[in-house]
Amino acid sequence: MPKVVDHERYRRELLMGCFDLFAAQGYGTITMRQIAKGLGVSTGTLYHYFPSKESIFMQLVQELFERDLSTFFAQASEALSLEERLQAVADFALQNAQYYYQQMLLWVDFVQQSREASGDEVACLRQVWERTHSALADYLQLSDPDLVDFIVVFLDGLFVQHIYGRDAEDAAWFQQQCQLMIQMVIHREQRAQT
Amino acid sequence: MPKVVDHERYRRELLMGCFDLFAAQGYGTITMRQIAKGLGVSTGTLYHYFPSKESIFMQLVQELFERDLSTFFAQASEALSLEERLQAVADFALQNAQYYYQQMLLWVDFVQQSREASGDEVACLRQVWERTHSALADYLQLSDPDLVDFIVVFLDGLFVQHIYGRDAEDAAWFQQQCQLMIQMVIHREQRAQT
Amino acid sequence: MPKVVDHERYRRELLMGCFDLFAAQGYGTITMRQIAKGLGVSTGTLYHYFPSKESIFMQLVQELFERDLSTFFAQASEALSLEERLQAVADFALQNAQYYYQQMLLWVDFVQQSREASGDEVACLRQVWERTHSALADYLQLSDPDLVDFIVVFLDGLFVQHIYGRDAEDAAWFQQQCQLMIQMVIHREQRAQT
Amino acid sequence: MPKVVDHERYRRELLMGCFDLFAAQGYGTITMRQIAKGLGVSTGTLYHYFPSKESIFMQLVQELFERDLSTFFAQASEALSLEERLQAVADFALQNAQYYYQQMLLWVDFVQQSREASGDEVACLRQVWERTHSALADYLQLSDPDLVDFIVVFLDGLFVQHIYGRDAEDAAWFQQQCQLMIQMVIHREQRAQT
DNA sequence: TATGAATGAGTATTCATTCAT
DNA sequence: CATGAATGAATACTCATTCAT
Repeated sequence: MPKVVDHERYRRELLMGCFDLFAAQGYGTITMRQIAKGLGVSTGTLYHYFPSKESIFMQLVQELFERDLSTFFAQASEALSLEERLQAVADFALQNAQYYYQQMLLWVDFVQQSREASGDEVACLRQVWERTHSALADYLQLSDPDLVDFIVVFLDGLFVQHIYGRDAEDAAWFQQQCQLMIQMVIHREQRAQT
Repeated sequence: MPKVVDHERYRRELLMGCFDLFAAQGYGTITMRQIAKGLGVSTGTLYHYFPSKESIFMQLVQELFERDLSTFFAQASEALSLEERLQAVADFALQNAQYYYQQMLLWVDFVQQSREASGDEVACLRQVWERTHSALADYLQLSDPDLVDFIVVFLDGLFVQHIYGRDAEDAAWFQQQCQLMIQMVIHREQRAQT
Repeated sequence: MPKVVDHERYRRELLMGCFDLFAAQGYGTITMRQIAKGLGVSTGTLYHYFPSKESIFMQLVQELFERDLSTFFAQASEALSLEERLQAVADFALQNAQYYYQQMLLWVDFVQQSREASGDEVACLRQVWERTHSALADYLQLSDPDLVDFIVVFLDGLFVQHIYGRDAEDAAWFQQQCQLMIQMVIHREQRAQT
Repeated sequence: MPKVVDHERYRRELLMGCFDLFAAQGYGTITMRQIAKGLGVSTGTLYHYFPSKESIFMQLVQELFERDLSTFFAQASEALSLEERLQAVADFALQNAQYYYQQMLLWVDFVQQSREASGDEVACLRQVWERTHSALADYLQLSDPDLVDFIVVFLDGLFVQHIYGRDAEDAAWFQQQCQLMIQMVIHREQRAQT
């Protein structure tokens, strides 16, 4: 029994160590050898804990989502106005912009590489999307669920700008866009409630 | 007298033939052999017309952008209200949704694969982004340039939803999201003008 | 516990196995697949032990030089007259004529193929040249270092005759030329000492 | 008939233009396209005048030999002492050192690349060797034919030093070695005549 | 549990040569 | 005569995965 715990604990440790490696290289271009080296283990060990590269990535997606959700709710207080709650979401996104646009690119990369695979890959990402929608809906308390989707779409659109070379240095632009979104959502919500 | 082939014309023909191939396989996973076979030529011939896989892609990006721009302006009339113009943009995006989300995925894939290359790759995509912004600004005649960016960000966000398995079948959802965006932009613009 | 293989020992074994393969085909024309097949391993294994074709060759040059030096000193006794020592050098060269002209051709081939590379290639061969000069100077105890260079130049000239089709069958001619060289060097040395 | 003369004239012109190209790139690494481009013609034209890369090289070897022989005899006067004649040979070699070591490397390269070919390649080079020996014997008027061989071997040895990075800048060293050779040959010849 | 040696099909790209025009 | 488009087998090198120890 204790052995099992250790195994599980170590597996998670390795898993979390993978994000930076994937982020630095991309899902498609990093090799299992590079991952193993980056983690300080042999390829054999890596395969002892994970059945494949794909599997590492899918487990990582889940694990990170759980962690991010906790982090967000830990820092976001609930007793606020809608505007403040929207601002909290935007701030969280902007604080972790670098991280999230790496994640977005990684996900697209992963989908492209897994093209002819079983479909589990898409299911895995879709599930995260839906849980995000649902968590966000709970937190924001908007009357229109489409508005929640709209926010998620907007944030995805924001992160993907990284491919045009927009990075952490364009913070002001990101801020500006977020303000636009917030004001639009608020106006929309007000209209819906009258 | 050389073998009679209009080099430039044939190059373009091959180039356009590449899009479906890239779209079907992804930039990273398709091989030059597959491209050549798909075009019905030998790898040697492919390299006679293009110096590298990367070059094919970058030329394709430019070429498609020119074509799409012409297509859009050919079908969009200008003597309309803001709402109608926004609707025209949304309609164009939705009509070509399948095409554009393939394009978006392809671009991310390309950026991920070219990670440690010269930066020309990002420059190439960035240029298209800026020309898109500029064309859209001219067409929509919005008073706030940030609003144009917002629209582009939103559309990018929309196309990238493909990674969660949203495809042509979710047309209604895409419509809904576009309506939201249009109404928000209109309200925003009205406020700016008073 | 890893698979039990003495990495270093096996690397050397493979390395020495390469000489005959290179000699039989030339550096430029032999392929990594042919080398691997000739050694009885896969290309993957070959690359597990050596980073590149160039690296195999450069390591081989060093390794062979060490071996040849030991072999020579093992068979050459030192308590002799100058003539006997010169004869020992000539005998060694002639006994291994086949081997040395293969080596000379291989070296030229290698330099030609590496033309626009880093210069490490030439440095590698140059180093062997200088260590040869130095070992020969120690052994022969000639008063004029230029005379040592002269001998090395002559031997290089001799080995390169292979390109005109002179091979092991022309042993008498090689002998004759060596005798000439020996007599000339002796006369020269005698003159220098008076 | 005049057409034939033009054809032949043009062929030679192209041929002579090839040396620098081969010298700059090596026989094995230069491509037919590069040769064609360097000559300012198309590959088709190149193949119109020469059946193959190998053929270009073999024709070039012959042509250059004829030219070099004429050049040498044009500049070397005959009514001199043995020492002066030897000096004339050495001067010629040293003046054209760059050219000759490129040639030597090219020949070796050629032999290595043509390994499994018909043997005509070696025959072609061997023939040049013999004609060189014969021309040199005539000019120098040495009593011992082996001494002529010795000189040619020495010069070949000298030129091949290029692979160790010795180039035009080591002129003094080349001079020194030539002086050694000259003195040795003279002494040898004097002894033979008494 | 952990290692790293071994595999071999697969990658982008090259090149001597041919041949229709 | 001259062109350059076309070929496709061949090149060095890579990589996810397996498995003996």
